[in-house]
Amino acid sequence: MTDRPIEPQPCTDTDGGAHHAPAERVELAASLCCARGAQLTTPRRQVLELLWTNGRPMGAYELLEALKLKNARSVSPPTVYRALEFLMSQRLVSKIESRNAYVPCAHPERRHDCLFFLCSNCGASAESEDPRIEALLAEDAAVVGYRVTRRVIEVEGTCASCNTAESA
Amino acid sequence: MTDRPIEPQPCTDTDGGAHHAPAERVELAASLCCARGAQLTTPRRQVLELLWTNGRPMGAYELLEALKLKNARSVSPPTVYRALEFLMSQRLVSKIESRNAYVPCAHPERRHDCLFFLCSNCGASAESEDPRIEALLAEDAAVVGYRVTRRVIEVEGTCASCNTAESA
DNA sequence: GATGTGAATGTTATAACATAACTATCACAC
DNA sequence: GTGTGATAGTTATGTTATAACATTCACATC
Repeated sequence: MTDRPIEPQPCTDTDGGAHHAPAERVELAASLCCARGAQLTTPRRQVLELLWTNGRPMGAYELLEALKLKNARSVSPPTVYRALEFLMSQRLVSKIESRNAYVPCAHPERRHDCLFFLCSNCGASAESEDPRIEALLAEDAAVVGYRVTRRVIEVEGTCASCNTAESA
Repeated sequence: MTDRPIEPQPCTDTDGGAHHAPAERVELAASLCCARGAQLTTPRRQVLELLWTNGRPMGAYELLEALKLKNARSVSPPTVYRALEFLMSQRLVSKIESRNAYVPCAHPERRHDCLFFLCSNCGASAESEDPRIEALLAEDAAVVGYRVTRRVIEVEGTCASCNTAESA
């Protein structure tokens, strides 16, 4: 293995994922759920679709409002939180802890903990991963005797396009 | 969460933070603030002291209750949040995003982003750092064109002593 | 077709976390 | 002693998340 990083791949805010329309993403998710014996029911599907369509992290209550519009009836917080819980359990969605917001996950088929780049200016989030960092974290965890179940890595800053816009 | 007694988990850093009592920590913080032209006022000092004494991440409202007891009068949320904001700005305290909780920082004198190991069983938090990871994150950020302002790295799992206790 | 069963959802209420907006205090410079 | 700025007090409210219980629905079984 070389020292070259894999290209961090923005998945939710640039055309890194443009090949897949939200509808395709949802279809893929449905297949995955089916294969796993889980059901992508209506509220779950709607939440996932909203996340893919929106293109950036959404708060639970933002999703709630969107669901109300979509369904022309009252929707209450537990509906959204249950859907999010399910989607996270299926790795279809990740939570951005530093924002209390949720993003669709670009690689639901693989088990991995993402690394998120978050733009404080435009709010965009870009999903990435870096096996080298995961290896080092595993090493550090071993040193302190931790058995790891989950990793949260969130990098806050300003994204390339905001940086460019600002210097222009 | 168990009701087993828990040893406060000190900083895992090499300098053996365990030798410093809360009072010493607070004194050090006061000196630092003084040198920086900032004031470690009573509420700020009390919050910091509570965090060092408690030994584990504390929520804002937990701090609030503790402050009320300590002062025998009403204390309201903004007091706590202002103190935390100040302490974070002075790098005396860090927020654990995945828990909405706060911990005192073992190395307030150095500018660095910590890496936290969190135990899902006993609630302990251990602060660490790894320049290699920071370097890789910087590299990855450069690849996607990010200008980084803050990093959040939180590793959730079970700590050494809980692992031992469980297998015993 | 009636009925038990379990998963999912609906509904109500509330817990937990955080901040806006305004007032009061206090140290210090003038 | 008065203005100024930083800090803290106070009240109210905004935001995020969950507990607890009722209902619905698909499906298996009788």
